[in-house]
Amino acid sequence: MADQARDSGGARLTERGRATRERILKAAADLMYVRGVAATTLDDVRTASGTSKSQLYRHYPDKDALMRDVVGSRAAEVLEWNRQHLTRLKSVRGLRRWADALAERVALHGGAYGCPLGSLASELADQDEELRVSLARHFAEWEGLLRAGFARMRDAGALRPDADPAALATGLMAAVQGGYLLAQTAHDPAPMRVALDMAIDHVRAYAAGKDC
Amino acid sequence: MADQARDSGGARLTERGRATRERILKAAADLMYVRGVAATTLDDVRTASGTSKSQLYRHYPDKDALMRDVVGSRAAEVLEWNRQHLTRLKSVRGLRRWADALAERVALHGGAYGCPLGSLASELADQDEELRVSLARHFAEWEGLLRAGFARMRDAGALRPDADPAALATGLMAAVQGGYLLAQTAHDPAPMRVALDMAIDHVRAYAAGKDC
DNA sequence: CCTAAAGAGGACTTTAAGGTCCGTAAATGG
DNA sequence: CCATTTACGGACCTTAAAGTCCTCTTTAGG
Repeated sequence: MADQARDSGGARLTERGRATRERILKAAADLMYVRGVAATTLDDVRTASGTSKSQLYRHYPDKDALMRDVVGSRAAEVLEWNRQHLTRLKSVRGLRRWADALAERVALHGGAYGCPLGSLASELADQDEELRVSLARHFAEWEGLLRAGFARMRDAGALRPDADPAALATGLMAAVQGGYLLAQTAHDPAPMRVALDMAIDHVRAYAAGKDC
Repeated sequence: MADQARDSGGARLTERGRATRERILKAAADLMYVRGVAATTLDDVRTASGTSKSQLYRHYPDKDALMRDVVGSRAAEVLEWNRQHLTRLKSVRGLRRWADALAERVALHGGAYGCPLGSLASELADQDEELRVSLARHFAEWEGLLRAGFARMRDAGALRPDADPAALATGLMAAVQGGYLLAQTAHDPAPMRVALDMAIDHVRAYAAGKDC
């Protein structure tokens, strides 16, 4: 009896309703990613999702709520992707594989659009304090995946004992975000490649063996 | 006779008019920096600059034109600042001084707001192709200052012959932009420091002597 | 099958932001 | 000192986007 999906407001939700809500969220997330949050109107979302005004307001009290859900779902996606690639990280080679996969994703659309999370952060961080904190937490979690990986590498002897997993993780995060922004502005994925190579080289400087 | 300042539209401009125009541009640039371009209304600009609607439209045909002028003036400021610090760059120590100055600027407001140029780039790059190209050019010029510095260092023997000035410059740019974004999101200048240290370490890896 | 609740469409209202215009004040220059 | 241009304030208009509401349709569950 309690297996019925429910709205945020507590109203029951049928399968059909859940699907509509998902279409709205997906369309909003896509639009806000490629054109920015402010430049995305609810009418755009309505059209792209093939729904109507009443449905938007049935599922979300206002645009802010939709926006928050977009941030949450994007963060979940990004973290999930990174988790897949990083939970078993234990060598510089593994790091390279992760970087290659990331660079490939960026190259898919010629560098455009920036980071799914970073572009939201840049637009919203100084706009809405609650969202800023939320985004900061998501970034921290992402960075935590890298830090944990580096810690494992160090403990396993792949990195020297004096390697600082936290600093390496922060540096790599900065390289990723910077690479995204340069690629987005230049409409060229090359800077991402260069930035990642720099950060990985920096990690490699702390490698114990000659793990190429 | 031709020493009279002139409007973009060709109309003459008195000293008073020029001052008003400057107040408008300054107010718009500040507001667009801290709250974003889309979130800045012309009414905000009007209030902050202590002018009126008619003055805004006397000096700029529309909001887009004002926005473009903001981008241009911000870029000029950023490039001027970097030029000051980088034209004579010839050692890793000099690079450190530049990085220290940059980190200090970021720390002044606790990391908030991001890069004066980067935050505009992130918001506008996928919005207006002309502006994207303009911003890409400005970034390239900034990067060029670094590249030229590295080339000088290499030619002077401070960097090894196999050092790639272009790649080092791109890497450093990414670290700067990534550092800005992380600092902005976390409201903490520390990530910028870490990112700059990483990039400088990467440069130092190509140092010929033991230039600490 | 019947009914109550969920889902859907879309017209309508409100609001806020961009943009126009006009009357007045100040400066310029002859 | 007068005429012309520039500077200014702010009322007004227009538009586009957010948000409301009413009616009809579909679906779940007895």
